[in-house]
Amino acid sequence: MPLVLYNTLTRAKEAFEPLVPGHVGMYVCGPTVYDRAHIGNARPVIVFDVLYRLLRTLYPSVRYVRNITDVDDKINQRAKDSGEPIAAITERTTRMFHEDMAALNCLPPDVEPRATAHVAQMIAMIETLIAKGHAYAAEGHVLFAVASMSDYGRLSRRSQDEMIAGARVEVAPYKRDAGDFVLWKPSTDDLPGWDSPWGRGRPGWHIECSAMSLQHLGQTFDIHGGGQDLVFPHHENEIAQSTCANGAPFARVWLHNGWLMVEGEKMSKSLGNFFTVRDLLDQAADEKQGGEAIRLAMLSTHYHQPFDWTADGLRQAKATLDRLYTALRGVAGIDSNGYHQVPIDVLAALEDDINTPLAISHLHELATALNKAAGLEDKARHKGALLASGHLLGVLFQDPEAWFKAAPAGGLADAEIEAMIAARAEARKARNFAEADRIRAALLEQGVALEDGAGGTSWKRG
RNA sequence: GGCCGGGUGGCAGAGUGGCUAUGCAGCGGACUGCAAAUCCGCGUACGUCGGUUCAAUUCCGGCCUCGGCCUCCA
Repeated sequence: MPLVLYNTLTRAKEAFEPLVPGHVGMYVCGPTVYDRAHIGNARPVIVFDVLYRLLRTLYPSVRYVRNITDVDDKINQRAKDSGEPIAAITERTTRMFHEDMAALNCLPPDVEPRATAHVAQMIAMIETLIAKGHAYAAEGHVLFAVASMSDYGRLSRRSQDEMIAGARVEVAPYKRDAGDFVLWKPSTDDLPGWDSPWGRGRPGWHIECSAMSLQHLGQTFDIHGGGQDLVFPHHENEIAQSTCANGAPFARVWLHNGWLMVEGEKMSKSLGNFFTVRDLLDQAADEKQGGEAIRLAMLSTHYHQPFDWTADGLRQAKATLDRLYTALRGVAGIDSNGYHQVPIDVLAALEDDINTPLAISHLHELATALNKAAGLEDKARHKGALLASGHLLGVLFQDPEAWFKAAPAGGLADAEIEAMIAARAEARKARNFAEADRIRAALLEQGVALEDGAGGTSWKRG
């Protein structure tokens, strides 16, 4: 089965073929590092992490580039407000971003370029654009001339007339066209700046991705991803810059994940429904369990759809993982190493435009099959299939015991629980069921549930 | 106003021109000292009005409705 992806450029699902057989280049817009990642930031990272994992199983060589935007007016503003130096803010925020995404079990990209390390390349690209008549300098700024590009607006499917009609901000007087956008802008002494042919200044927002994708993936590459909100203007402008400067096609397939809502409303600080990844991780029994549940919750809706983040959705994701880990816990002693293979239906679901909800439904079916499996061979086979499938989605990496025993601060220690279970076992042996039930109820009160099985009593928190 | 994406059973959420999505919740049964977990069974959903078709939730059109984007928010 071929990998099929929905390409925003053509608004259609297309069979994916790498430009160079066996080699895939993917660029995804990364964070602007001025604050903790919120759950909306996490969605593209998780979605494209699944794609990255899938690509790595399908192709021998994948180069995944995700940038760090460390020069930006929001960062400047943050520094001005807090007094913390810019470099300290970006360094600290980058570190926190890495921690949070690791907690969500997202693999690091192969290359993580920082904008400030590519200013020379940006300046070179801007010079090329000017030389080719696609950009002009005016009052210390350099602007891209949208009129110089015949099919500007192709990605977002809007004509320049529409954009002018819809413009809701004041058009700077030095712009030739209302739609012209900034490639370079002047910096005052208190702002970060680099020497350039147009004086000391800093890059506009879009040029960094054009410069960094060229540096790390070349002129034409396979996949470019990001949030749907970036279609216009960011990605439209990247296309304009790169195709005009390079004289070559840019990204071949454009992927965009849908917007994230919270409890049916747009997430915003003023509505009080603004969560960072860290907030949610801190609310979980432990970081690994929380991260895995957040990740599965995110993947329970197709990436292209709007995602409604809800407390109930997170609870359901946790319940799903409980079920899957329950199945795995039952076969903990069975070696499945020889059977670590992703079943065809799971692979087919993901190859069909990353249909993670369908893939998850197959995980459920695998768990049912595993629960029903009688022979050793059957159990090993289903266990291997479930684990391999989970790993492709980036879940089920934990030891089931660790999953169920994830302990929040406070509460009963493992040893205390074990002692109570031992006491209950004595009571049961003596057929003192009243006492046995009392102990079980007492544990449940503390959030510990018992399950009597053939091989003894197991327990879990939460 | 322009462009785009949705409206599926109590809930979440896939998908399909005729055949069970899946899970959670609910109900019944098996198992259990009782539970829990697990397994089995059940409940026959596709905004609305038309059209195409032997057949539409699935294609086409109108309408209603929700949401997003329209110069720097992933």
